[in-house]
Amino acid sequence: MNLKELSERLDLSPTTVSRALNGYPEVNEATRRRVTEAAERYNYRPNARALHLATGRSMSIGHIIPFSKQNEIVNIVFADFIAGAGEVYSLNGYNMTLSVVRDDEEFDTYRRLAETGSVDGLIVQSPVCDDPRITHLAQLSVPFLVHGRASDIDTPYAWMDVNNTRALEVLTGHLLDLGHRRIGFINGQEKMDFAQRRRAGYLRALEKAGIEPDPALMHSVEMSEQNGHTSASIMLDLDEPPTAFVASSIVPALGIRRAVSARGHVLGRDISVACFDDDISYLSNGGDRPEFTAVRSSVRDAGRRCAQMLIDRIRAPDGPLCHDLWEAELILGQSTGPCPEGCVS
Amino acid sequence: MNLKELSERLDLSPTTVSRALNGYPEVNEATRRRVTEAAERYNYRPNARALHLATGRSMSIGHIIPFSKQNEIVNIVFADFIAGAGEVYSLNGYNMTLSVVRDDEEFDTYRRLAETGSVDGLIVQSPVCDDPRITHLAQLSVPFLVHGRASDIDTPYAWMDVNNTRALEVLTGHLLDLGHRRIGFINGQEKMDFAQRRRAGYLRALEKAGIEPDPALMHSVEMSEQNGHTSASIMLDLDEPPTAFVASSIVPALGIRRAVSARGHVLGRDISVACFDDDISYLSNGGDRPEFTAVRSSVRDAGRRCAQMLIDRIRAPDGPLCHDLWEAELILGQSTGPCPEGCVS
DNA sequence: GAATCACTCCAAAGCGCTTTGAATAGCGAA
DNA sequence: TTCGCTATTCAAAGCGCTTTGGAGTGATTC
Repeated sequence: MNLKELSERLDLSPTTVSRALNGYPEVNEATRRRVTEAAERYNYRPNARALHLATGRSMSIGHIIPFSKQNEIVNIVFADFIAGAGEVYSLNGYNMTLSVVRDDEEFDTYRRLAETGSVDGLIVQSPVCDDPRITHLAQLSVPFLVHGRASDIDTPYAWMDVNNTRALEVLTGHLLDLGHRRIGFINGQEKMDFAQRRRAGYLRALEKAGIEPDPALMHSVEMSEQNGHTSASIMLDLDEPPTAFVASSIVPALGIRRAVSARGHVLGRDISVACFDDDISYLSNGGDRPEFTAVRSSVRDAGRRCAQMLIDRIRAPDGPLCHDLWEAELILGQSTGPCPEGCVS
Repeated sequence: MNLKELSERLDLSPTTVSRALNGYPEVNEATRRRVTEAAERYNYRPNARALHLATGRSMSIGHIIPFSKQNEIVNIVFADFIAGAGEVYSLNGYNMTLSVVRDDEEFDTYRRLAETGSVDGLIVQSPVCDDPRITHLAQLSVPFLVHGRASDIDTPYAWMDVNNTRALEVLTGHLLDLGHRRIGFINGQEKMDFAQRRRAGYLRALEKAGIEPDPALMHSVEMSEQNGHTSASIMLDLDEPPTAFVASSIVPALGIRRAVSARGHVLGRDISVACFDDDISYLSNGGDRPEFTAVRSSVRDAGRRCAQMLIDRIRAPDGPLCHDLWEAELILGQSTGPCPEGCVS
């Protein structure tokens, strides 16, 4: 049942039926009722493809999940971010178009989605420091929003980010306050912008405490349980092992916990672990007595916020570019405690 | 630059340009070259919306992520499943349309996507036992494929599944062979079809060994680290605690590991843990010496397979309904060992 | 020289919707 | 009576592509 057929049954023109269904004022209320009832009865659904062509909008927003052929690790926060964003899209009548592409094809995919008019807007995730996607997209006249930021880019763009530097400074500072002096830092890959900022926060906290950073205590790895375990094991086997760890995510923190337990240490007593907590739903670190001391910022809420900011931008493409910077919240858990007696300090 | 403009610059009809670009034979090779070069030069991209309307296909496939307002846990396997499926879609020129909706709106969303022609096919995930989505979708004449199965449904439908019953039977059997007699089972929510089957496998293994199942050792919870920890803690604090655990996923297994360590037990020596391993990328249980003994079946590969099966079905909608049943592979890890001396057996 | 055929190309009719511009009817005001 | 205005409806022109059904041109055949 399409618009034409429906209008024929009603002895009305397609114009009137279309207007009746879309709530235009220039249609008699009695007629409108007749139309909506018939549409209901015949289960009429406007064809989305035709609608998109006629309106010039696709009512969908593009997300890209890149993966490299070498390591097929999907970013741990994608699922929750997408869940948050998708929720807002649904409420606003948008769909999400998700493309999974090799990382070297990522920009071409953004470009194709924009140039073919497949999407009305794009979300860019996990920017690297001088991210070429951003400068390129800015020339494409498609609304887009960056989750995170890219340092050293002159082009203005809309973004939403967490204050990563401050978060890691707070987290490291907390361990320093507990008396720890050798603090292992297991960061994400430092080509990522957020990892750079977190590193800066870690270093700033050490500097304030007058502690010289030790390269042996700073690892930069892709965030997985395995990598967390591996890095922590290496550090724990040093001649002067750390008494505490800071991790860039709860996932490597799980690996650290494993390495600590395997050596017979008790978390929060012998060794402290603190991490950045994206509040991933199935790895929740909540309740009255959280497992990990952490700086928390919900990536799901970030997804929601990014979606809303992008939709706003699509609706007012010439408005000012918005920015939003969130502060993460320090959560005290069981995984940290004072530096044990006899520690290096 | 649209087709009309391009054809005017070339002094050709839109027809010829369209055919030249789409590889139809009835166009002179010299002309075709002239066209493709011009298309390249002017960066012509056919408008996707117009293309969809004209062809009657949307070249996109619908996935739905449901969530309930109460517990916002995103299914732990969604990210990897989607990553696998998306990869295959990209290779075949399809996009993925992802909708995140409240679980009570899930079927309406499937229906809307199908009836408005927004998608050419649908993937149904996580079926429950007598899943209404399947019977309803079958009446909608849209190709769809179920990841998993739904017992007690007469309507034929295409599916791809892992042999969950067999997998849990093997896993439980392995623990029984090691001498364990009290084996805690931490399953997913038993309204899910896969959980029913896994339960059946667990019970069958016990039955073969002549062991009466103990309800106190069988928990059914949403799969999260927290829930794994909570359930394991309860069981470990029983008067007759289990000497081993079977978990429905590596995520609750992490929680079990935490509960075991917290009590000063050593995994694989004092207490054994085995689990179903979906081979989630950032929780990989691989390498030479896997952490957990597990039955493994890559959910990412399952995503790839489902995508391919659905695409095949879209291309040949009247072909036979395909089914695919995979066997999970037993992986021996460090988390299991013989039942310690003095154990109940 | 007419008929046939392969090879190229094109005009025009969709696809199913929205939207512009105009037509019609009804009604009170001049 | 006529004009102007409002309320309601419609015809037709898009949106930008594909695809059907020719049409024109040489070359080949008889």
